[in-house]
Parts: sequence; C-alpha cells; structure tokens
Amino acid sequence: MKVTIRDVAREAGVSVATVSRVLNDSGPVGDETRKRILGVASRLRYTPDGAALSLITRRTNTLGVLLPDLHGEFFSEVIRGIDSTAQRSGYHVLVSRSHRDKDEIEAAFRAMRGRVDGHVVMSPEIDAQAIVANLPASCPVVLLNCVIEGTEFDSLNIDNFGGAHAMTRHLIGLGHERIAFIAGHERNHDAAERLRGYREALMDEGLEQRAEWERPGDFTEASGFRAGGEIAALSPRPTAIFAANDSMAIGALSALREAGLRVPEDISVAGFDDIPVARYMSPPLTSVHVAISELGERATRTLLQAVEEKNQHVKCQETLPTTLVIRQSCGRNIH
Amino acid sequence: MKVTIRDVAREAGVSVATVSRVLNDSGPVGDETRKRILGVASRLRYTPDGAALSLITRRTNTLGVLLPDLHGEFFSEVIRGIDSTAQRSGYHVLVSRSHRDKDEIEAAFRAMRGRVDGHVVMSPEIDAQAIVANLPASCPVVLLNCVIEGTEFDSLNIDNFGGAHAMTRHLIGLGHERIAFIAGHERNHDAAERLRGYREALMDEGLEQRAEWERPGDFTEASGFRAGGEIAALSPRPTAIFAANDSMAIGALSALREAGLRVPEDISVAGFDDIPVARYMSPPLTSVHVAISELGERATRTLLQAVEEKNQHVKCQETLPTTLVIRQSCGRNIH
DNA sequence: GACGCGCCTGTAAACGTTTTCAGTCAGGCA
DNA sequence: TGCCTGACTGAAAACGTTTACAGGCGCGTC
Repeated sequence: MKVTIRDVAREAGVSVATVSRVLNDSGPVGDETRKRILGVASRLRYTPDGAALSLITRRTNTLGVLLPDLHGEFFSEVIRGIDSTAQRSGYHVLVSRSHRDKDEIEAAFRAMRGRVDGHVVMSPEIDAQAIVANLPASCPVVLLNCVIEGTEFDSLNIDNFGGAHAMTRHLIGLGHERIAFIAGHERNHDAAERLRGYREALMDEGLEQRAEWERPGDFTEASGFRAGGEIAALSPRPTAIFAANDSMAIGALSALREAGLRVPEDISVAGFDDIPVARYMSPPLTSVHVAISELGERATRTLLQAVEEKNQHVKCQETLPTTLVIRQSCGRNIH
Repeated sequence: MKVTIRDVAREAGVSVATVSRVLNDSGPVGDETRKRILGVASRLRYTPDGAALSLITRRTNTLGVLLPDLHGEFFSEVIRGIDSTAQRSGYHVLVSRSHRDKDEIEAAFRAMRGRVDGHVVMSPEIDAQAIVANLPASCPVVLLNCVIEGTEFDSLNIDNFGGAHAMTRHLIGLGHERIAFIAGHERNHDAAERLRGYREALMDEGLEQRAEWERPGDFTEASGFRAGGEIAALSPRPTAIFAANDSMAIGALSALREAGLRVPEDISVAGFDDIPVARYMSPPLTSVHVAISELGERATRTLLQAVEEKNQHVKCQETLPTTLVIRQSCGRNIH
C-alpha cells in the first residue's frame, strides 16, 4: 500500500542505500543514476516514513508543548510564536493542553517519550521543580512562566512584578488613592507576582490597602465582570481598577458600563498582557504590554539550541521585560 | 543512556517478548514473572519508545492539524475542541499553522507522513480538491471550512450563508435600509459565503445595494477599524454595519466611537462568530453564534472514526448551524 | 506409556530507514 | 602489467518495538 524506499530502489534498479544517498545528498552517486532515482521517487510520490526515520536518527524534529488550559488570545499568540520559530527550523509542534496537576503532566511526558526532541512547559500553577525532577537529564526542557529556583534549567519568565508595580505607580501618579485590584488564582505564579507588584507599589507610596479592594478572579472575562460589579458597589468607591490580565479588565469594563459608570471619567481601568484586542476596547485599554508571541519565540529558540547541543549547554534564566501602554481607559483622578 | 525494553528484560531475567506481553497484557505470563517485570520496569522508569512503536504498529496516535494563519480566539477555541477530543481518545495533536498556498500545504503533508494517523485540514482560502487530490487514499482527512464538492471526503462547514442571511434579515427587520458590510478576503470561502448571505437577504427584501457599502477587510481588528471609519464618513451614512467576523466588528466599534457616533443610537453593528469576548464589548456585540470549539470536536470525532475504520467508512458532509445572538449593539432604525 | 492439550516462555522476523563496511570498476602511474 | 586511488554501489547491521512461531513442561486421557 504505502510506497517505501525499497519500492523506489526496485523500480530504479538500485539498492536502498543508493536511494537514501540521493535523497539525503549523503554520498557520491552517478549522475545518470541520481536522475533516474529522483524521477522514480517523484513519480511514485515517495516520502520517507517519519517513524522509521526517528527510530534510526534519534531525532523526531518535533517539539512538545505543554500548556495549561489557557483561553483566548494569549494562548493563540504563544502558539504562534512557538510554531513559527519551530517551523523555520524544520520542526513540528506537538501541543497538549489542560494539565491541572503533577500527575497529568507526568503522564503527558511519558506519552510523548520518543515522539519529541524536547519540551516547552508552561505551568504557572504548579511547582515546576517537582515536575521536571524525574525527567531524564538528557531531555531538553524550557520552562515558561514557571516558578522554579536555581540555574539547573532553561527558563523564561515575564516581569510580572515589575509590570504590575509600574502600572500601579502610574495610577498613583494620576492621583488615584483608592485603587482596586482584580487578582488571578492565588496558586498561579503570574497572578501572585502581579498582586505582589500592586501591593508593594501601594506600600512604597504609603497608600492605604484594603482587603475589599482586592477581588478574586480567574483570568476570565466572566470573573472580571463579577469583580467589576462588586467594586462599583463599594463605598467609598475606588477611583481606579487594575486587573491582573486584560480579559478580566474587559469584563470589568463591561460591568462598569452596566453600572452606569463612565470610564475613565468616573473610574479608571487598567489591564495586563496587552492582548491585540485591548486597543479596540471602548475606551481603549491601558495595559502592561507583554510581547506574547516573542515569549513563544524565545522559548523555542532556547529549546532548539538545547536540542542542538544535546542539553549540554549552560542553562539560562531570562525575564522578559514589560512596558506600559497608556491608552484612554485611565484618567487623572478628579474626585 | 536511554532505557529500552531489552534493559528491562535483562534485568528481570526474561526475554523481551515476555516484557512486551506483560506491558501490553497481550498474552499469558506467570504471576511471579509478571510482578518481577512490572517491578523492574517502574524502577528503571521504562517508557516504550514512540518511534519504534509507531514503526511496528503503523499507528502514531497522533492527529495532524493544518490551519491557516488564524488569529485570536477563533484559533484558540478550535484547538481547544480538537485537543480535548483527541486527548480523550489517547491521541496527540500535531499543529501546523500558516499555510498560504497549495505547495506549502503539500509540504506540510509530506513532512507529517508517518508521524500522523490522519489530518484535520482547515483551508478556507484554497481549492481543497487540489490539496487533497494527491493524498494517498488510505490517509484519513477531515476538511474544515473548505470549499469542496462531492461526497468523497469527510467535511464540516459552518452555515455561513444561512447565518449571514439571518443576521441581515434581522437588521432589516429592525428597520434598517442602508446596511453596510465589512467583508473578508474574496478568496476566503467563509468570507465569500457570508457576503453572499448578506447580498441575497438584501435582494430578497428588495433593498438597495451599493458598492460603497461593501468594504474590504481581512478578518483583523485593524481592517475593521479602517472600514468602520470609512463607513462613518459615507453620506448618506448607513444605519447599520454587518461585519463578516467579530474581530472586524470590534475594530469598527472602535472607529465609530472615535468618529463620535453612538452605537446603537446612531448606527448599529453586528458581527459573526460570537467569540467569547463579544458579549463584553461596549455595547455587547450582536453576533452570529458559531459553536467554535464544537467545530473542532466534531471534526476530531469524525477523524478518529475514519482512523478507526481505516478510511473505509462512508464519508459524511456536515454543516454546523448558526444562531443569532441579539445583544445591545443593534437597535431599531430611528432615522 | 504414548499422546494431546494448555500454559508459559523464548527465538527471530518484521517495520522503514540510515550508515558502515566492503566490494567493483575505471583510469593513472610506475 | 601491476598497483593504487577514487568514484560509485550494494549487503547488512542497527534503531526499539510487536508478534508469529515453536519449544518445553505438566497434566489428564486413552
């Protein structure tokens, strides 16, 4: 049924070794023979079998990507960065999402054994140390947004703390003194760092902190909507809301509008991530810009290098800087 | 370096066949022997090599997914549907995005040969017939949003025409007579069908059609923004805008706001897809709901069945229905 | 006591490649 | 003529599995 290298060899009247040599340019072959083989190969539509190739070369040309159950544009942008970089180097991308706990991640690793040359793991919820611990040392891994210590692994993080700190100071600079925060899951590392940045900026400036100004959320628009409504009902009402990601900020915007509040006249709103849709909000959303697709690109480049050097290279820990993007959703406090 | 089945066999003092039998429950093995082997296997952290397994079983337990350069939530939702369904059946997902022309798609197919048990192909831009023509008949394929005729392949389409037609009639029902349309690429099948639905609904109701009311776009927020601005400047100004997808509708909303127009008082806006963020717009966006993740789920289920039956099953062509979701971005025409 | 039949186990082939090694052949040189 | 070299080619091993086949052993039956 399937056409193999043997079929090509037989049809061309040569041995499989010669066919292989022609197809990979891996040895001298007579001009006439080469042409004949090339002809037969394309006529028969021969394509080498990936499995057999991987088996012999110990290379799959595939990268595994383990992601949590991300939603929306963040996911899409990360994958875009990863895939385009991988593709440029002739690699495929095997994705696997929605891994809640350590066991699930380990199962995913096992299932991918021998199908993948390395992994990009994004797991902000879980102790990465434990995950990666029982991975064979020969298997390259790049940790994305993971909480991990030491210099044993390649890792790439967003400057969550710095970004949140800067945004909070920006709001304070606009004269806001009652600033609410919509948080993500406590156990999410990104979320925790952003919360820490918010708190520390308030402390640095000697502003009041109230528990009721910190609302729980889970990075979805729905949770932002809920939190936004609650904040609108607070008294005294905060004059600014900083959401730990854009999706929640968008949800909050929607809730504020329903509550009859104008943004930014009555209350300011800021987000985090600067997803593409942020600038098209009404009003356009002030946010902490993260180069999301670059996150994927960098992680992939690092991983490809690790694969190339068989994981013998010196590991590096990077932090991707963030920048403030000022749009119209935040105004000077006039209350 | 890597621990193979042979290592386990040696350590346990049995043959590889016996180990294989234990690990796959594929034959009778003495109780004592079985225990010993299981013990050794877990102590050595043995995991079968995927490549070798695929080679011998002719199964990769992996599905290939070829997508165009989708952006935003649509991509993310489709993948979510595909991956969750695949994962439930023990399959992995190999994604590959950004395929512009036939050659690129073919190259992707070739590269995946032997790494994948079947393909989900989404390619609204290109004649699918040509793509799939020179694929071996034994390779299962499900076509997603592809233009294709006949019953030779499994295919799954959105009811683009019906959805667009219904939305246009809805706008007409609200009293709008000058309805603008922001289109997608001409060569995009989805876009073309949505445009056709818009046109035919206007014709059915005997409404005027003007070339200047049909603005080009490319499914991005930026193009919707541009088109929205142009439409706002038209005179007489249309009283409603129907965008061929939500991203463009969101862009248009933003442009209208900048032009000082109120939605829906001055002008109504409708989108298509009903991406999750649509309901959180200001105002919440009326849209044609498409069960995006279900699109991925269904395609995957069909593909898995095709794999199961070695592509000998009867192919089916499905169309996913759409529903109108009425929110506040469209109002009765009061001009 | 011979035979057949289960159960358990091992040997070896097969999957489709790459690659090492050895071989053939022509031609140049002594 | 004999030898060496270099270009070309083929045979066979190797990768890590599964599986068809066969063998050994204990036990029951005639």
